Amino acid sequence: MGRSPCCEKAHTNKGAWTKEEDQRLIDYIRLHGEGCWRSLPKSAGLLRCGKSCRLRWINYLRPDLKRGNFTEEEDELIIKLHSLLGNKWSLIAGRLPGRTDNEIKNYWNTHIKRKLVSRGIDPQTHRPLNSAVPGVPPAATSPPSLPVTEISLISSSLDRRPHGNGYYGREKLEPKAEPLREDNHCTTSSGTTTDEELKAPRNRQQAQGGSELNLELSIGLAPSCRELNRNASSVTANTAESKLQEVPYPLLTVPTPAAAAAAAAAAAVCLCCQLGSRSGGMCGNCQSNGGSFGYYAQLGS
DNA sequence: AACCTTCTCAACCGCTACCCG
DNA sequence: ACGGGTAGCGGTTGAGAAGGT
Repeated sequence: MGRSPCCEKAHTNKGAWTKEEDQRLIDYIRLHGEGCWRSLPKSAGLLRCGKSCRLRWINYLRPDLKRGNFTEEEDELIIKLHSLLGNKWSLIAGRLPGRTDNEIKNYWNTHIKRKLVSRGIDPQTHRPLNSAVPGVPPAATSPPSLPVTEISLISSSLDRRPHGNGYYGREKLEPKAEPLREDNHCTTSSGTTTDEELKAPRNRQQAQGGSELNLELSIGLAPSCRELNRNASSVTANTAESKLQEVPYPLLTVPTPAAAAAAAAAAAVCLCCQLGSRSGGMCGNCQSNGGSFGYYAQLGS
């Protein structure tokens, strides 16, 4: 059938944005809020396609963006999240207030990849580059993506947490910052969320469904492993939390060939430990896994 | 100073998921 | 249930900056 172009290419500017264009976009969004990107350029008097406006706003003009260098903590968090989520830049960005998916993607490709390689870690698989462990496939063969069901569980849990930059991807469920405009009949990225909460029970069910889970426990200022385990033990075996506990991430826990073998065999490593909340040492899960520390713990500090 | 190479990152492109009539 | 329209995502590109010769 063929897709209609997102904009009338003949009458749109391309390339770098001028200050005037930026100002027009900022002014317009200040007045009317985000949303209805398709019609925004016309309304704002911009000779740009809506997509371009959206990108410009999200990646550059949003007032809550944190410009400047990434901190060491951000670096490590990105690495950990990437090892967990793969190239889900928008989800990763959701955990880094003030950072955009594009920014993180660029930063990953230009800095972190190199950093990991210099550490001897394959940036795609998060395995040691020269690991030749029996039973563990070569680094380049398998991306660190999780099974779809697990990804969606994680996405849902991530999405349920508000984050500072107010940027929510399609799957994100948390309400955004209140839009500035009063009314908008378009489906908006900023205004839908409230509606979304009403209209999208499917997503909510996915996230809740009797299995409320909160990855913040693991990623941010994580509670002790014990606490997480206690919480996990209080829910039924088939809840999302317990599923997360079961997610096999041998990729994350391969510091040595021996540990790699142990991890691959056990294939069940405590998430909180993988995500770096091990300040107090190994948790019970990891201990039962033959001492397969997440190697980030050793590298990160 | 001029040229070349490498690096960075903003912007674009194409695809997919989702919404709505 | 279906199809069109739109927003959002991830991969890629290319212009400009920075560094090297």
